[in-house]
Formats: sequence, structure tokens, C-alpha cells
Amino acid sequence: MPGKPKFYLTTPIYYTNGLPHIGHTYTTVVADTIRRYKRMRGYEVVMTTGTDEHGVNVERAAKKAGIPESEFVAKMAAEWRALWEELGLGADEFVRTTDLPHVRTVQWLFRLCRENGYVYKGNYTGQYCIYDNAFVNDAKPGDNCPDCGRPTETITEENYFFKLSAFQRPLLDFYKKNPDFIQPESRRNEIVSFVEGGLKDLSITRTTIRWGIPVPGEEPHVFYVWFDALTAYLSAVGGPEFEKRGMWPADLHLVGKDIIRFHTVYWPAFLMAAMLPVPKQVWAHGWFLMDATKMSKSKGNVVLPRPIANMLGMDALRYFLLREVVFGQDGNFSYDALVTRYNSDLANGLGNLASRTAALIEKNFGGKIPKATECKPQDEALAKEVQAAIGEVLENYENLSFARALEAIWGVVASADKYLTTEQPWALGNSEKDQARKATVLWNAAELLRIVTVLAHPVLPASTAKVWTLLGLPGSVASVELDGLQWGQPAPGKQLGPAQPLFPRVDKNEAIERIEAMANEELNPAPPAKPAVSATPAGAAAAPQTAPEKIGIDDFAKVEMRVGQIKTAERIVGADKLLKLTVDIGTEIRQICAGIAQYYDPEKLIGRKVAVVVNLAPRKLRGVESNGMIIAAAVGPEGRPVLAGFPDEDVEVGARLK
RNA sequence: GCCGGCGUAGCUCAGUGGCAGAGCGAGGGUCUCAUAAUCCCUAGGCCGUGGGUUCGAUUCCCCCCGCCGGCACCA
Repeated sequence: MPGKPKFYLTTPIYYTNGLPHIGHTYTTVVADTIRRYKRMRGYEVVMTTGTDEHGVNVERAAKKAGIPESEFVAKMAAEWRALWEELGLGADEFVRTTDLPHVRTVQWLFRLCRENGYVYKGNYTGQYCIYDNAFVNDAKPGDNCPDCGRPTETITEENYFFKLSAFQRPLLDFYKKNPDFIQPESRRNEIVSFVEGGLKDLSITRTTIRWGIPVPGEEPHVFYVWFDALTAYLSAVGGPEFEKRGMWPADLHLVGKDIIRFHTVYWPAFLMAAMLPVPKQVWAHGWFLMDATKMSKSKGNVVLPRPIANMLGMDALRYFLLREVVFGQDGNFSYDALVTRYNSDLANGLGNLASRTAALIEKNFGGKIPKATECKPQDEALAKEVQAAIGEVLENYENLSFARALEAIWGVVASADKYLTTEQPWALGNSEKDQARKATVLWNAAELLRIVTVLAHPVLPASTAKVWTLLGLPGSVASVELDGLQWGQPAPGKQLGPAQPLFPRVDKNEAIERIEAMANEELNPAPPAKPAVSATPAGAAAAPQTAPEKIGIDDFAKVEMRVGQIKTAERIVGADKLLKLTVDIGTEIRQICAGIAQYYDPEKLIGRKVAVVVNLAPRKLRGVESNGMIIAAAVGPEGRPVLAGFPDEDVEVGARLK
């Protein structure tokens, strides 16, 4: 017996540095929609999600909470899993990176890479961003992380390296042979040019971190978080015994655009090194922006899924996320747009159509779907339109063009409204001819509604199930096979189920207020009685800035800062951010580079007195020697530099700051 | 600085070498089966600016302006 075709897809293994927000929800909604769609197309589908639980962040958060790491992450994982279940997004496999089978898979993958000669031991010194769990290439001590803007830390350690450099050619060949591997295409081009620019070997173990998967026989080495987390996709479906289950290689990794490189460069390289099959496709979607800026905790514009689901229903959120933007691009999120879509598309559109159709059948035929006995040109036109829409919708689902698929479905909904308005079944009398016409029109309306229900089911699982029941149809809508879907299948005579409100219309302002109030409550829970337990995951997430380590006066005395006066300033060709300055520090005139070109005009700086670190080792930036450092505050999320200065009182050039 | 994308009706966006489109919002009208829903009509928009190719460009090419993304870079 030939088995069903298989389809394996994943969301990222989310890092547990807070609770899921709309961004995580978006990825998972997409994954869930694809899963439902593929099942309706006859596939055996496995969808994996999970929690990434290792690393310095977790170590610190647990310490802060005063509980062991294992306890901390268990709590986190439980919360994530529970929320996904609550939202109807529970995956088939939920991997925790602390699960034993996963630990074994990571160790096994490492062994394979090593046996094949792609692992060696070396020393690494670099700047590390503990929040992003990544070394920042070429960053200097004191630099901020280019991604998140937080300070980096200098880390030197002996560790194992992965010969990523050996995979430049194989990866480029692979991208060429599999042009659809990276989607959308714009991302693919970016990655190709990144890889063409050369790949450096990658450090994949750490000795400075305790909370991680141990490298067998090489303690205290633990695995680098990405080597660990990416492997979860494989451990979810069998790990070393992946062949038994037959789900690997994955058909689709869904990721946010911020982590595409890990999935399209590192991950396939690891697998190639281990001689394992490489996933078939990685899809990078965009972000939902709030007022066109990236959502972030520090800006206080985090959108949570639960309040929306409570107010409008999870289907409404799913619909909005998939309908509002072209998949792959960034989009704007606003409660206003959400509620507007809800009222116009769901309440006035689909909800109202279901309601009026059911009411007409109820009143005219006692709730029994009548039999169509005629086929006028307008009836045939309607059927043809629906038939065409079926093809269009399926094609768009297949390409993950959710917005277009939904657009096509809603085009059919509009046609149904128009059809009913034109045919006016309520105005027909009781003559035999009128009865036949009435029956035909209502049968057509019901049939259209059935097809719409099937087509919309992957996106609106809960509400389409309600319509299915309303139409008195057998089985569940989820079990309908999309490949056989066509106009004219159901037998008449079905008794309608009880009418249910699908999408009750809401007052926009009131709805927004209620959602915001619920979100507020979730983000800022009333302080618990005992502060000792306040360091819950949510609390840890809300405090991304860890207190810096304390230093003694002696340490501070090592830094020699003096008042300097800028003598000349010019831009450096080929560098957006750098200015070349000459600065009088009393004893001499120094050349210093400063990354402030985007915010300060060179001409206006001349004569200005600034604070300068004068005993910093010289280094070259963009080929220009820099002999010291100008002190500036980093303001706002983008770290805009604001020069430290002495505006109120005049100071002597060369005076020491202490 | 290098590479790429974008700039079309109030908003979100489609689109094609030859009379400029959709959805939403707004205004007017209509029906009453329906969730004050539906349906019909209404936006006269220099299709970013300036050139070029062409019988003809919003659509092809070049410059410029603005916005965005990737890389580099940010002591």
C-alpha cells in the first residue's frame, strides 16, 4: 500500500527570553496554516516547534530568579507550550533543547562532523553578544551589538571550530542547483552574495558557558547555541534514527528574516559535513512593524496574541496576519487595521453571508437545503466563477501566497452577496415556478458557502468548522480532500444545524481599548505578594539590561580621560559612520576616528571640547589610524551618539577627567 | 562605499509599451433575506523629478531626489 506523501515543516526553536509575541505567533500561524492545508491535500504532515533553552542568558535569568537552570527552563517551556495549545497552534513535535534525545542528536552530529574532518581545535577571542548568542565579527571591545545595540563582551577561549570555509563552494553549488532553497528571492540573492564574500570558520563550542550541551569527552566544552538549536529540527523526527520515521530532510523551515543566515548557511553546512540530507527550503518572512518601527520591549509596543484572541477570536488574528501583507515582506500592525479587517471582511463578509444564507433556507425550506432544478446563465456563471476560484486559491496556497488566496476566496464571497441581491429569493412567491427558482438560488448559495468553507479552513479552522456544522455537512471540514473539491457535490436535503454567531460585529474603539487593557495586564501583572518570586520569565524578559559588573577605583584609574579640543574633522571615504578627527589633548595633537558621521557635521565640530580616552591602544579603522576614543552617550534603540562635553563652564584643554 | 528593492487614488497595494486598476475608508442612493449587514454610483490621481529610446511609456534605458533591505562599517 503506497503511503501518503510526507511533509515536514518547522517553526524556529524559539529562544525563551520572554513570552511569545505577535512575531512568534505569526510564524507559528503560518506553519499551522500550511500544516492544515497540506493535510487537506493528502499529506502526512509533521510540524515541529520548541524552545531553545541553553546559553548565558538563561544561566543569568535563572540565577536572578534564584532557581536552578533546569527549573527555570522547564517553567518557560511549559508556558510556551501551553500558550500554543491555548491558541490552537500546538505542534506535532515540541522539542526542548534540554531533552535527552536532542542532546544525543547534537553530540552525534558533532561526532559525524569531526570524523569527517570538519572540526578542529583553536583559540577564539572576540566580542560576543549574549542576547543574540553570536560573536560579532570584527567588533572591537566596547562595541555594541550591531543587531540589538546592546554592549558586547570580550570573550577569549579555546574551542572547537567548524570548517565553514570549506563549504563556500558546496553551498554556492547547492544554491544554484536548488534555486528555490531560499525564499523569497531577494533573501536568496543576499545570502548568495554573503557567501560569495567568503566564509570564516565558525566556533561551535564554548568553555565560558556552563549551561549547555556538553561536548562528549571534552568537558568543560559545551556546544555553541546555534549548533545546538538548529539540530533540534532533526532530533524532533528521530535524530540519529531519522530514517525510520522518514521525515528528514525537512521540506520547509519557516524563519524570520533575522535568522535566515543561520538556516541557509550554517545549518546546511553542518549537515553536509555530516553527510546528511539538507532541508529543501527555507522561507524567511518579514516583520510586523508597529508604526513602522520594529517591535521591541524597550519601546513598550509589544503586541501579544492572547488579548486579541480573547477579544476577536484566534481566527480573526490568523486572518489578519495572513491577509494583511504579502508573505515575505514586512507589514504594519495596528489594532485599528485588525479590527477594521475583522468587521469588514469577517463580520460583514463571511459571517453575514453564512447568516443570510442560513436564514433564507430556514424560512423557505424549513432548514432543509433544497434541490436545484434549473440552471440559468447566471447560475452557471456563478458556478464557473467558483470553480475557477478553487484553482486560484489552491495555487496560491501552494506558493504560500496567503494574501492572494484569501483575496480570491473573498472575491467569491462578494459574488455570492451580489448573486443573492440580484436573484432576490425572498421576493419570489409560492408558484411552482417561483419555488423552483427559489430552491435553485438557495442551493447555489449553500454550495458556494460550502466551497468557501473548505477553502478557508486552513486559515480559519474554528469558524469554518462552525459553518460546516451549520450546513449540516457530514464529517469534519478538515478531512475534506482539496484535490477532489468541485462545484456540485453535496446532495440536497441536508438539515441545517443550529445557527451560531460566527464573527459578531464589534465597536472599533471599544474593541481596541479592551485588547490594550488585556495586553497591559499581561505585560505588567500586578506585583505579587512575595517579591522573591517576581523573577518569573516575564520579569526576566522585561529587564534586558543586566547590571554591569562592579569595578574598583583602581580599575577606573587605568582609564585616562582628558579634555580634548577638535581641531579638524573630515569624512572618511567609504565609511558611512566614521569621521577622522584631529584632537588637541594638551600635550599633543592626536588623530582619532569616531563613528558619529551620521549625526554630526564635520564643520560644526571644529573647536568643540570633548572627553577623550587617551591611553587606548591605537588601531586602524578603515585604514585610518585612530589613537584614542571620543566619549559619547548611546541614545535610543539605535544607539545614536551624543558627544559628552562641557557646555556650562569652560575647561582647559588637557585637563584630566576623574 | 558596494549590491538589491521600492516610490501609482486619503490609506494598503495590483498592474501593462497604446484609452490608469482593486480592497478599505469617505460621500450619495437602494433593497430588507442577513451581523445598522448587502447591492449600485462617486476618487477625475503630474502613475517620485528630469532626460532618452519609440509612432506612442506609468510600463524599456540613463541621471537625480526620497525611502527600505543586505554587506562593509560604526574606538
